[in-house]
Amino acid sequence: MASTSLCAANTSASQNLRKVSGFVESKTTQCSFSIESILGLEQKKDGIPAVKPHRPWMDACTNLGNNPHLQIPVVSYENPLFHANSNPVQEEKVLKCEKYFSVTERLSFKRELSWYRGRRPRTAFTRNQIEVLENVFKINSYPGIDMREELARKLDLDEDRIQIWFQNRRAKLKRSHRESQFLMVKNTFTSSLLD
Amino acid sequence: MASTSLCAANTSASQNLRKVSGFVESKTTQCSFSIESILGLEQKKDGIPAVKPHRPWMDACTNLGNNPHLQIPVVSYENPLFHANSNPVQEEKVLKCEKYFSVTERLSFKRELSWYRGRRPRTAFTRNQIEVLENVFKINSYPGIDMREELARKLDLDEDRIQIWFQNRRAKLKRSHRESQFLMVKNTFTSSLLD
DNA sequence: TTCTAATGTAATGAA
DNA sequence: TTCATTACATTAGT
Repeated sequence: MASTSLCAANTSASQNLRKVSGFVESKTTQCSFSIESILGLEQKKDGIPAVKPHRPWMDACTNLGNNPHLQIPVVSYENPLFHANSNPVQEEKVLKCEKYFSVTERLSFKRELSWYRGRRPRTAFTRNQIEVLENVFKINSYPGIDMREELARKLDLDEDRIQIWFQNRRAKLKRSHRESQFLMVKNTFTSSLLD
Repeated sequence: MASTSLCAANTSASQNLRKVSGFVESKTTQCSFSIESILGLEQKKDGIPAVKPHRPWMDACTNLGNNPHLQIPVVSYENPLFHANSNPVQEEKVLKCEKYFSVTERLSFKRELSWYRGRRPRTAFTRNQIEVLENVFKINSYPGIDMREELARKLDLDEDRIQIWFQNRRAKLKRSHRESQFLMVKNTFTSSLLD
């Protein structure tokens, strides 16, 4: 496929575009599968998060805004779903959509959109940073703010990154505990069956 | 495949365990260690990832471990065969193996190897499964747990496989967005050069 | 080779 | 804070 090979050749450039908000293709809704029954089950979440998240790492975009070649392209979302509450003119279309899409679904579309726009670029820790963090974790898996700050200074990272790292690390430890416990229980169970 | 069905059997139990709170790690509440002292013991003595990966489909080993026919062969990684795709130097030896082993044999050998190395055997979705998943994806690319479970039931797949499929499918969609956007930007750029 | 299933983990938001 | 879920980067099977 032509576009594919072009893409492969342009990978590194494409990487640079990663932070640029993508646009969303119009999705055709025809479906031979009887999904209605499945979609009917999805009545879980409600409420729209009204608070704008804090995204300091996106400031760069607003700073270099005057160079047309560096500007983030303004994306037109042809799909009416994506105007959910930003464009009053499209509101009618959105209402029509309710026939076809549940609140949850439209919410998830919106969530997708916001993710396209505003997720923090994934931090890639260096081997040394990981090593230090792991060593600290062995001794104290709940470092207080002072130690986090100190680690941040020494490792040249945001304190926020440190905090998130410890959160994820604790989750990982806990997961592994749960799993070994699960295996233990299961093995006990099965071996008791063999008696 | 045997391992697949076994895994499916374990899924629901694993799901239930997911919500059970694991046991609490011992928290060293106050830390008398300075970072220096912690950093000081940075003599990479361990290097061993203490956390076990999550491999429910490998439970068969622990359960059926006493059946010699089902036991995992203890593989010595010194065997050049086991470096087949990771070590290009050994590639030649592998090619020589063609005289002695049929394609099928080497295939199952490879499968066994990857299984032993701890990676889940790659799931081959049927055409029908893909079709249904694609149809659902068109309407909702973020199916909640209920829909995933229902899909899993209807398609006779693990719920985990469904989730992973949607993750990968979203990544694919996003990638294609990035690529077409890149092309757009590039075209804009080059045509602006022609002015 | 390309495509994509699987993995590990950083990031996010709800509870 | 935990927890579930997500995106993202990467590995590896077909």
